[in-house]
Amino acid sequence: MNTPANMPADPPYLAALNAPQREAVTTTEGPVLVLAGAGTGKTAALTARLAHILFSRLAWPSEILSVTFTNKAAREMRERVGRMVGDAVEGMPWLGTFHSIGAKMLRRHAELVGLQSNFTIIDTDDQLRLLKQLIAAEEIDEKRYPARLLAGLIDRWKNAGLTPTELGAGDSEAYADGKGQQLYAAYQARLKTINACDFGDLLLHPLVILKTHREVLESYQAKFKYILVDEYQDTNSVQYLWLRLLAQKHRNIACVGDDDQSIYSWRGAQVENILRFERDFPGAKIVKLEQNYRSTPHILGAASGVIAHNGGRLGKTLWTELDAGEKVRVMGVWDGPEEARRVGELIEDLQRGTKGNAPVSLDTVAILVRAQFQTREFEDRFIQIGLPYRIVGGFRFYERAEIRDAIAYLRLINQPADDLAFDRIVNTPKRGLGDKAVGRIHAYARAENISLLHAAARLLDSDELTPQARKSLGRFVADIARWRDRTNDLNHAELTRLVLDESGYTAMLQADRTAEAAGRLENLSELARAMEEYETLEAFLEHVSLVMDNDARDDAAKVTIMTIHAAKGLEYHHVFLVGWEEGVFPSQRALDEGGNASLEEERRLAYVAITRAREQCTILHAANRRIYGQWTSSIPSRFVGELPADHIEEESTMGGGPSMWRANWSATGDPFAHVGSGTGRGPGWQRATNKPSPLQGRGSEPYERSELGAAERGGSGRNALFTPGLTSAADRRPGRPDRARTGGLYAPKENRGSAVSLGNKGRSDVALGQRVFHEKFGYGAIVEIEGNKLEIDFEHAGRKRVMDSFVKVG
DNA sequence: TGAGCAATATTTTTT
DNA sequence: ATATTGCTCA
Repeated sequence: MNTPANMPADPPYLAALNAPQREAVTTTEGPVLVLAGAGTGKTAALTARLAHILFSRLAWPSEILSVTFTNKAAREMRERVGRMVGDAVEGMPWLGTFHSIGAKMLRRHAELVGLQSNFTIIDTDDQLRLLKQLIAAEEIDEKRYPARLLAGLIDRWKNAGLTPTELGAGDSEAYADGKGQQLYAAYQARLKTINACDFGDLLLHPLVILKTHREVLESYQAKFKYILVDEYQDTNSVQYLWLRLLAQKHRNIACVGDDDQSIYSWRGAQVENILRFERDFPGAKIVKLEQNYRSTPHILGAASGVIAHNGGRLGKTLWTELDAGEKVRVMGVWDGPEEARRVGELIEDLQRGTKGNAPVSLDTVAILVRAQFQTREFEDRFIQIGLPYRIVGGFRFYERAEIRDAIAYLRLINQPADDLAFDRIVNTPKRGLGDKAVGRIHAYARAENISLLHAAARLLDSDELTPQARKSLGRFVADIARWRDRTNDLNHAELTRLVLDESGYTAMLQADRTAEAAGRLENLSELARAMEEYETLEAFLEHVSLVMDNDARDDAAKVTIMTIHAAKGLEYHHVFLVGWEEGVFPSQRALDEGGNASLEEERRLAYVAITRAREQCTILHAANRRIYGQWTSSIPSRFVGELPADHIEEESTMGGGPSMWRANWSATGDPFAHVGSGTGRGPGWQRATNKPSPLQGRGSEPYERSELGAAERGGSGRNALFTPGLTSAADRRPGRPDRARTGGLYAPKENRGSAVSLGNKGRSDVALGQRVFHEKFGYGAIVEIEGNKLEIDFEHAGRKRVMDSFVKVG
């Protein structure tokens, strides 16, 4: 396309690239930083670069290190490179996530940090359990200093690349009067004895090894002729230090990132890493990818307008050749349920195809939320109207109790020192080994400094345990040993089935008459099925601990609901951005703590959110929202006010329209400021938003359709993945009109009783201290009056700011 | 040992 | 408001 006619035929991987992309691909020698704005073909450039290095014979596949953050990104890169270079990709052992590559290195050199190469990778749950034990042993009040807090600290230290001995003076203060460091050290020691490590160790241990073993470092430095890093803005200190060490020899390191899309600082990511690249690698070439191939100019303009409010950016100007398209829609609604209802209607319109627009597949539609809890409202609504949806995130397959139990059996078979696995299953299913028996085993193991399984075996020869416990435990220990022997002649999927049967686990679930049991059995056979795809048990266990994604691929078109974080890197034709209210987005937490840095991160999140849209982006905000079960009146997000007016179109369902507070946001910081004397929104807003929805009463869809939705839910604690109909769909009768749930608030105006008529007389009847009644918040006393906006101290709902038209004199 | 109740956290985001 | 956790009592 852009190729001058006189140039020799390009290799296929270069053909489709624009000039800066080519530069990013062909500048193979020396450090390169590629600043790739959203939708600028970053992955295309990255994969072409890999192909280029391979085709040009600059390195063998095994001599290239390419790291990503997510398994999804790694998988995608592998697939795309595979399409370009064919089987050579099979020989790329060093393409993967930071954690999987770290694990790979660590298995090779485990002994250098006191582990065996078959170490177990524990998850957050195990980590917490372990820490609780240590905290209890120190006689620290866990109420006062939660294990969670310590886990967070340890995580932070590990992300910063600090071992227990390297902690700064202030660091250990943070937990239990300076016991933090001691506990960190104890935790690391404990992990070593059970031959395990946590996620942080997968990065920290390799770094320590490289720092302390010159010959190891040099061998890797020599090996990796080329290094590629995706999402560089998300690297934390360990990752950065690790990369810097490895790149030192050849200095052929190419980092791709976008400072405007840095949204993981809470996880230790240092945007600074991208900002200081030139300093770390003098002579680095900087390439900017600015042509966007994804979004329309209006969408791009809206996103750019918002992100322009951030300071300290490297600065990129995105442009596109696409047609202008639609403006970004901004809609104000009354509350959360209405938001869900409106989005549902709009999606159904898309699906149906209206006004000459072709029907749209639900696969091209996404709803992006700031936090997981926001998905609920949409889920409820979509079940009701039978709109198929899928929620990304939330509970994962491998986090389900029955799956973790099964895996614990396998872990213990694979690695006898795995005390956490032992703890988990020694009495699951019930074997009559209660706290007392297990306590004895613990005490003995601690005294002798041996593993729990080992201790259990030895206790069998003593008379420490009751005869019954001894018998039961003996059987358990013998079972494990027998299963371990069978690893030679059974493949691991068969072994899993055998273990589940012989352990009594299957029988336990079969005897369980509760609704979930069937689904759990189903999950377990799915587990065995999944295992068949792996060569060895070890490979499978690695997969389980590192690759916790289970995109249950299925064909039916569905709306995707997910968090903005989860949407990074994805794109949809139609995107709905919901809950753009102060306190929700930006989140209350970001507002309360973290100051301007947090706020800027939220703004980057807004930027990421908007730039997911290809054709159409709709932003919604509600005036009332229930948070922690409390109704709160909310004001539109400041980010709404930052959207450039030229690129948006406001749906004026509310009197006066949102543009009025938009204009006021920046000037006063108060979107209500303009709401002066009785005009403006008030009743007009009410009237507009109280239009009975055309969808009302539409719940009488065939019931089967609702179940589709329910079955999709990741299970959020309900284990619903394989148990359609057992969840809330079961008790949500189709055909129940919305009104039943909302106390009449959405009824047509004339049915609405006296709330408005009583309070409609210019509000001369309110005064400070006046007792008033609000449909949602109940009774309260007026504390402050500002125009037609009241601050009311409600008896049950606490202090709220509400419009005077929504209260009547109590 | 387990059911039932009360207290508590949860609502960022993930390997 | 809801889910999870921990605790008490049978």
